[in-house]
Amino acid sequence: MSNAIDAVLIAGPTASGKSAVALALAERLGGMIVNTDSMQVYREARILTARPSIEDEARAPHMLYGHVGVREPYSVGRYQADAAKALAKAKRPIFVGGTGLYFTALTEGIAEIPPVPASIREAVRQKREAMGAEAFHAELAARDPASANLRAGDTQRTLRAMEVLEATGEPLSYWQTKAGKPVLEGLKLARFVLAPPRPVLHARIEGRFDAMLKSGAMEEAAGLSGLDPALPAAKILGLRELQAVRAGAMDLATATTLAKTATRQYAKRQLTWFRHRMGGWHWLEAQDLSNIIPEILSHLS
RNA sequence: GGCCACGUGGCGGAGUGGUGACGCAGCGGUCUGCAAAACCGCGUACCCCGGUUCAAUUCCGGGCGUGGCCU
Repeated sequence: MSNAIDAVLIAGPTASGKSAVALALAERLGGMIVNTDSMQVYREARILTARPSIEDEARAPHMLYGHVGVREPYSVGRYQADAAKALAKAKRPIFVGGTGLYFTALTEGIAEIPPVPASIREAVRQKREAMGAEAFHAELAARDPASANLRAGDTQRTLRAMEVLEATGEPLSYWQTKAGKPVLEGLKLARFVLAPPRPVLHARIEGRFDAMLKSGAMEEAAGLSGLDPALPAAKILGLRELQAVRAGAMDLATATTLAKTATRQYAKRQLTWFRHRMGGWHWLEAQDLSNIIPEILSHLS
């Protein structure tokens, strides 16, 4: 790697081929690959999350892949801490993944907010259920005016705002003004977004899910049965559909269609984030993966 | 060949003589601790040709198409 660049970041929608690019780059530069994906951290879900294979992991050092159990509630906060630790060990880090928020933690930092006790989280959740979304939102807005612009129906954010308020006595907006330190602060970065044309991406998504099925995705899903639906890992695309097939509630063809559709919709959301948050990154068409490496290298010198 | 029914946006599916149900897909967008999540927004579609009417997707006739029944 050029002595001018401290770290390479490669973002891209799911199935854009970024893992392969990162691997080729790591081999070429002798770098370490650091995961920046919220789902590839889960140990028991390698196939469904399209995590690098054991063979691929042997070709270059990989960090933060499969280091968390599916029953653990992982989050950006933990990622930020894990990434900082990984950075300390990685000589030539190449951060790769598709989770926009995690990249934000790396490049912009997220506020350091005191942890919310599980008991409060649960109490707040029950409170919202008991009083209804509208009343809950009204109370939240009264106690934390900055939360008024949240939609009452936005379960996640209204819950989070109330939790923080109850746990810390200060509104979320207060904490958010105290900007956190970016994990990669002060480093020279080379940042890339892999963005294949939509039709190409859709075709890859389809092909990849079919390949997952052939590699044992169904068995993997079976092994994850009984996972609490509230856990982040329960949101792994395709998991619910395959488990429904296994339970006899859905046929495989339907499940496959639904899983592919959900994946396309996810890719679309990722691209929206990238377009608006990573406009200044180097955008690579990534239609033909073979010429991406030279393109990336040209930006590292 | 005869009889009957139907023909609405990419798909499914309501409905009406004059302000385009709705669902899905698709597209656009929001975004600081569940983010592969959560949430928001976006559609001049009524098979063709005549006729009736101030007005036809809606009524009438014909054509074409699809499905079913009959011989």
